[in-house]
Amino acid sequence: MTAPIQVTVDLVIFALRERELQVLLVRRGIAPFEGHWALPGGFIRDGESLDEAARRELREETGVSDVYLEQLYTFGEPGRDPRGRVVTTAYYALLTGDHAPLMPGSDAAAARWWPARARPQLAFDHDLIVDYALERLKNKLEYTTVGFQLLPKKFTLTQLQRVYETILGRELDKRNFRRKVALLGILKPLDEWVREGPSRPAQLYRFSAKRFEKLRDKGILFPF
Amino acid sequence: MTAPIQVTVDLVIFALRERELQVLLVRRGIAPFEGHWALPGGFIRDGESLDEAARRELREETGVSDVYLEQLYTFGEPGRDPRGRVVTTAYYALLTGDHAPLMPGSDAAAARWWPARARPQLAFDHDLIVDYALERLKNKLEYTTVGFQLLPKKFTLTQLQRVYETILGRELDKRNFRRKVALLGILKPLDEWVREGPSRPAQLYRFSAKRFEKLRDKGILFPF
DNA sequence: GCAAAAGTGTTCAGCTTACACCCATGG
DNA sequence: CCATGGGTGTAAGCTGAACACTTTTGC
Repeated sequence: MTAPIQVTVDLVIFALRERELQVLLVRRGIAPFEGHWALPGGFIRDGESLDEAARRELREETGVSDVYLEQLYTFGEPGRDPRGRVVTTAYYALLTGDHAPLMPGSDAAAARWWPARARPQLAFDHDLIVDYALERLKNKLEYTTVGFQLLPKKFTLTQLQRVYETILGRELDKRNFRRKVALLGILKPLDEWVREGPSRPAQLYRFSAKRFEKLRDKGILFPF
Repeated sequence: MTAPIQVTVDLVIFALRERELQVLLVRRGIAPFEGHWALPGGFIRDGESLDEAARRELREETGVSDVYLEQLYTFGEPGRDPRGRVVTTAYYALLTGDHAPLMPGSDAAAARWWPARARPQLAFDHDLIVDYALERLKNKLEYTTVGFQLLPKKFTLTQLQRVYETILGRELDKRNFRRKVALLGILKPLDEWVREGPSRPAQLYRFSAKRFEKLRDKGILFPF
């Protein structure tokens, strides 16, 4: 009636790289789905919560640990793993900018970044999981500050706008975007400027979490 | 490293009864937490998906099966069940009106409805789960039509407003509420009237799912 | 001086909110 | 005729969307 079930966590690790949303995939070395790309993940260990297991896998795969991580959904179709009954709780993580995304200790052939929407076909039901994560990310962008989790501590307003445009999949009006961000008052302008292209330098800002907490309690949204 | 883990589903079954939001609880007959109230739930069976297990438990507990049911979250803290390692995927269900909520085959001492917010202290981490479900329900009310799932097929506008007021925990303006519902155009007025109290009869309406699908694709929300 | 991205205001339409009275019914 | 809930409109303020030009810089 209740044969043993194995529980894993799988990770959808997102980062904004090369101006697009990318996801970290690993190439499977063994059957089933040998040679296919899949989400990083693994079994829960004794005495480990699901969150802890997810954070451990994240650290093993990327070397980072202090990043945004959220439980996504639990997938438990009986046939999803040909080896037997495996229920997986999927998490998604947001890595910050082009910098952190390195994976020390793993060779480039076994793990690499792929464009989140233009990725190879994945093993198991992992395509379903990534699509689910993309949808969640899109929705969360509108009523939380997850967007800031994809940027380094200091960023320009154009970079912030690009996060929103990339994930929402549509262009936003620069003036409206800036006015709304300014109105929220959750950004602190810094006395620093950077130049990305052959043009006028852009001012750097940083996110003020304290201001945001107050707003969130009042139910203020981010309708970009 | 990976001792066997047991997987259960637990159900937060909501219904609007006696003008308040209630939740179905069962009294535990055995240790641990003997005599305490807890969420209905049970182990996944062979060849059964999580959704199927949840729907089976729901049917076993209430006799109904064709109702709103959604995965909530998966709880997997190592110490959450004193008997061993048990990971549970929680679901919440919305039963429709005061009618369906009967539980044939189970005696009243072992299962009953409680006010969702004024309930006894629950076994395991079930208080956490119910709180989580209440929060989810509140949020979903604002951008989906879950609210309609708590009403019978035919309902009055006052009943609909009461759903929103009960779950949101605040009063709404009758005229504004009605104007907004009318504007959405997702309700079909019927040629039927009912009287609940000693007053003028109220017109019955039914929800038009087709109209709603169109609106949802355009991203129209329910900002009541 | 030119290419490239940064930065900046105003107007209009639509939506949200606040607010009070008459109506139909059964007892 | 009274108690109870059903039903209806308007005005003011706010928010969201559309829209174009000047500035700074390196080459």
